[in-house]
Amino acid sequence: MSNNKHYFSSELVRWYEKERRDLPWRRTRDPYHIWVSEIMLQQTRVDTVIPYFNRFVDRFPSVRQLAEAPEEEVLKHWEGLGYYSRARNLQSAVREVVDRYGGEVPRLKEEVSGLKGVGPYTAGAILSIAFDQPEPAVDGNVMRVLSRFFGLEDDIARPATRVRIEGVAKELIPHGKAADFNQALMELGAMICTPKSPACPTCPVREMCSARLQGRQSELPVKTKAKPPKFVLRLAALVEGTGIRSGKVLVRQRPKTGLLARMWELPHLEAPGQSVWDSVESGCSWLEQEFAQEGLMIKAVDHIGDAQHTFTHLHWNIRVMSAVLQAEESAILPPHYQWVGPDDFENYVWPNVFRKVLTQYFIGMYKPSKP
DNA sequence: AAGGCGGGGTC
DNA sequence: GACCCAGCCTT
Repeated sequence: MSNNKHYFSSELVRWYEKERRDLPWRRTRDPYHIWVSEIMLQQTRVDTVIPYFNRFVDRFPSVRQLAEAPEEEVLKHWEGLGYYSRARNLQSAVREVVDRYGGEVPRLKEEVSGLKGVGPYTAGAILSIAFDQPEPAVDGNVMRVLSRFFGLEDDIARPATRVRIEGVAKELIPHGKAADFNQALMELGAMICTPKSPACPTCPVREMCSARLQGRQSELPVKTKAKPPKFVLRLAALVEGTGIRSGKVLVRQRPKTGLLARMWELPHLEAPGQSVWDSVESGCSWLEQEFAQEGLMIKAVDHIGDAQHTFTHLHWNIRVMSAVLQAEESAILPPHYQWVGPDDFENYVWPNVFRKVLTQYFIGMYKPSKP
C-alpha cells in the first residue's frame, strides 16, 4: 500500500479511537439496531436521529417485533423524520428477514443488498459496522473527505463517482478494522472535514491532504448544482364542523404512494395559475367548484392564513381558506375523509406543514372568521 | 442519467 | 436565501 494511503488510514483510526462521539447505535452490536440507525441516518443529521432512534428501538426492539407491528404505528414513530418510504421499506425488509432468514439479519452481501431500502451505502454500513466485513460505506461525507485528501476531481453528483470512490475506500480499510475505519471516515466528514470552512488545523490527516496542501478546500469536492424547487400555489380548505362536530376539522388521508404517502392533511388543490387568486371571492368560488367535483360540497368563507413548505424538489405556497360543509348533518363524506378534533389529533400521522397549521388552529391562534 | 422523495441545521 | 445532510427507488 502506498505511503499516503497507509498514513491516512492509520492516522484516521487513531484519531477516531480518541475522538469518537458516544452515540446510541455505537453502544450496541445488534445488527438490527445498526440497520435501523443507518436507515434513519439517510439524508438526516445525527442530532435529529437520536431521539427517533431511541423511541424506535424501545418500541420495536427486535426484527420480529417490528415485523409484527401495525404499519400505522411504525409510521407514527417516523412522523416528522421525513422520507417516509424508508419506514415502509424497513418494515417490509424485516418481514422478509423473518420469512427468508429466520429473523436473523443476513451476513452475505448479496442478501443484505437485496433488502428493501438497502442500497450500496447502507449495505456496506451494515456489513462493516455490524459484522466487521471489509466493505466500503460511501456516503456524502466519505466522498467529500476522499475527494479532498486525494485531490479527486470527479463530480460527486454522478453515480459513477460513487462507484470509483468505493474502490478507493475499500483499499483503505485496515485489516480487521472495517467498522472503526468506516465510521471514522464519516465522523471526520461530520466533525472536521465539513462542506464549508473545514477545521483543517485540527484534522488528523492534514499533513498529506491534497486539497489543503494546494489550498483548494473550497473547490473540492466538485459537485454540480441541483435544480431549484418548483413553486406551486395551492388552496386548502379548513372546514369547520358545527353542532356535534363543533371544534372538529375535516381532513383527508393521502394516497398509498407518492408524496407523503398515507399521511393526513387538510384538503387542498393546486391552483391552475395566479388568476384564481385575483380576489378572495374568486379563490373561494374556485375552491368550491373544485371540491364539488370530488363530491365535497363546501362553502368557502374567507382567507385565514398561509403556510409554506419546501420539499427537495418543490415548494408549496398554501393559502388556507375557512369553510363549512353544506348540509353537514346529511352529507356523505368522500372516501379517505374524516373529522378530527384536538382529542384524536395525535391518533393520525401528519406531515409537519399540516401539523403546524392544525396545532395553531386547535389552540385558537389560527382563527377562521365566522360566516 | 434524471427525477421523486422530508425536514431541519448551518452559514 | 442557498446548501446539504451516515441515500434509495423508479423510470
